[in-house]
Amino acid sequence: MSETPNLRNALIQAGMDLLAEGGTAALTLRQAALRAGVSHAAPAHHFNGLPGLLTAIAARAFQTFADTLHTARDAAGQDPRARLLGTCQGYLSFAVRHSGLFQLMFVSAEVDRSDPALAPAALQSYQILSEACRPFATHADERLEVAVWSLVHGYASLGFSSPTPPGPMHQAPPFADVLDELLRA
Amino acid sequence: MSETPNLRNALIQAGMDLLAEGGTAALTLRQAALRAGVSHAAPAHHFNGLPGLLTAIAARAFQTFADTLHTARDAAGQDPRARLLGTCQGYLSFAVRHSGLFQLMFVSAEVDRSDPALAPAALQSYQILSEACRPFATHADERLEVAVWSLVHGYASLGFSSPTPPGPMHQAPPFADVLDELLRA
DNA sequence: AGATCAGCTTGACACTGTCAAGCCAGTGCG
DNA sequence: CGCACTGGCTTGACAGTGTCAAGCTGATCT
Repeated sequence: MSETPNLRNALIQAGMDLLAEGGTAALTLRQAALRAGVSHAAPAHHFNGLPGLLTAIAARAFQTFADTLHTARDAAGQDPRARLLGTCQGYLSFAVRHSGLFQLMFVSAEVDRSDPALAPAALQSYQILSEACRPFATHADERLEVAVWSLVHGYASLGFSSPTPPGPMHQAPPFADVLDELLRA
Repeated sequence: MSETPNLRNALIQAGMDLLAEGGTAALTLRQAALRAGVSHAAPAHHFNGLPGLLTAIAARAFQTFADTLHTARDAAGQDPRARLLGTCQGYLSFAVRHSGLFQLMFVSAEVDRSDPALAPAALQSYQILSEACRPFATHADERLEVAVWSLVHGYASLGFSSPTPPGPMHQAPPFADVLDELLRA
């Protein structure tokens, strides 16, 4: 009767749905099992406990993150500056549209960062951003990549890209202007 | 017999200890109550549930965060560039030495960001950083402050300041070099 | 046909936050 | 003085969570 030959994928999808709907607190092994139509202990046969499910979700999230960066960059045209800005705006777009996944990928202490499934997609994302930075590098080392990466990640994490920025910021300057501060040369 | 006239403070301190020792997962209402020597339901009379305790801890953390920025800036001498770099390194030092508090302050969805006790210290921290940026501002708006803030926050959040940086980075360039990318002008 | 076994279920346990009820000392009022 | 009251805490219960042990089941292999 079941249309899901692969319960593992169904659980990952259910977990991502829960995360998108109710945030981190709503992402629960038992709820994911309930959504997938199996008993509460079934996930243990596919993941190493709750951290295992979170890690699997983070791995898939890194994949769609890399895809987002890729398409955003290619949609920005040929100009190097436009490509870099486009990549960053893909970064920000992902952070605001999938804030739960974003938090899981970069913050959550419950995902196993040593899992071999996590590295490839994360490295792919890094390479897209790194490549977009290359035309602007003036030093041999990676300081500009790290600067751009930190800048866009911090801008996203501090919530400047959300409609109502937090704290003392009535209206945050758009990221394009902030990036210009770094790129003026 | 008790030396703590104020159970509320004792619970906050116990919570901060738990957070420092075992991370976010170890910070529990019942454990904090146990450490403070009271019953498991006592905290409910001083905080609005677990979010209330987390918010109170975050408020105190923002205060020591502002102190850290303040002393780091004053220890850096008079040169504007040294003062800004010192402030940022205070930022990074706090993030690595109090990673649990750092995460609570900026990430956790369980703290009530609308709590009036949170704004003052957070605003004070922002003003210290903002003031250190002022000598370098070339635009009327806050784009440089936001750039520096995003840069240092992202650098901290991505773990570049930890002894073993994550992901594809064998050895991250020191923050001073990264900041120079932003300040060359 | 019979054994094997991965995949799932059932049931239990400790732990969590939260609520309701009660206890108890200190305070203010009649 | 006596008494009601109230804030601070305890006790006990409940639902929900992750995790483990045991058992069932149906397909596969020999």
